[in-house]
Amino acid sequence: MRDEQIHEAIAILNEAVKAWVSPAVTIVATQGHDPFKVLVSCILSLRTRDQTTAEASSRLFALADTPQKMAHLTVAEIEQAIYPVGFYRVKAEQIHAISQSLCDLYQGAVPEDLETLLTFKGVGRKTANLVVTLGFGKPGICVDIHVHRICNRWGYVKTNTPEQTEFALRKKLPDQYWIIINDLLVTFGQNQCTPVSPRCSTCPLYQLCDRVGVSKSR
DNA sequence: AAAACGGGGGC
DNA sequence: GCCCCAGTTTT
Repeated sequence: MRDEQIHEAIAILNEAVKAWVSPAVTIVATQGHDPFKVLVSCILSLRTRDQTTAEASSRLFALADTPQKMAHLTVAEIEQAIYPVGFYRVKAEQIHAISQSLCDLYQGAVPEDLETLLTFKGVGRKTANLVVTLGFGKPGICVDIHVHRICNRWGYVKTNTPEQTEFALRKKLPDQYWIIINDLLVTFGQNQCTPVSPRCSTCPLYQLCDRVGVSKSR
């Protein structure tokens, strides 16, 4: 895909996602934009399906929906609430530790800047950028495995890691798409441009896509 | 029964 | 760079 074709690709994607029910970022649809909830839900979502994440978030936030309340729960209580999300033990410890840090060091508020967010254990670039964009409505590029895979399949970027994709997109992608790119591509990635056997024969972006590294498709 | 799965930390 | 973390869904 050539650089100037990104506008056309995004326009096609905007139409295509209307056909799919599940919102890409279930977090916001079910839990709202509160930065603390976005942060916690995003941690819960790692290697875990949307619906499982949403249900676990609801159970946890019923017990504690602020850093103050969360810090007063025990790790065991958090574990019990979030089971069966993947890696529930590590996640429970991370959520507890982050909540305590927020109370002790940041007056119980979630920091708004990327660099501070990245200092927390359990918060990497994907999570931090999601908090910045969804939680605070500020520009950011949240690159998960779908964004990384699809941008490389298109041939729009040529990178080896999601972090490299984030930096490449930050340079190339027009500002107006920064916040929506994750939402669009996650939905597209779940329904059409799947990791294994993508549905190329029915893809609305077939002509724009280089299909880099696609061996099997349907 | 395998493979696949919406990252991140520790080393 | 490599290995670990876990339960669920898809093939």
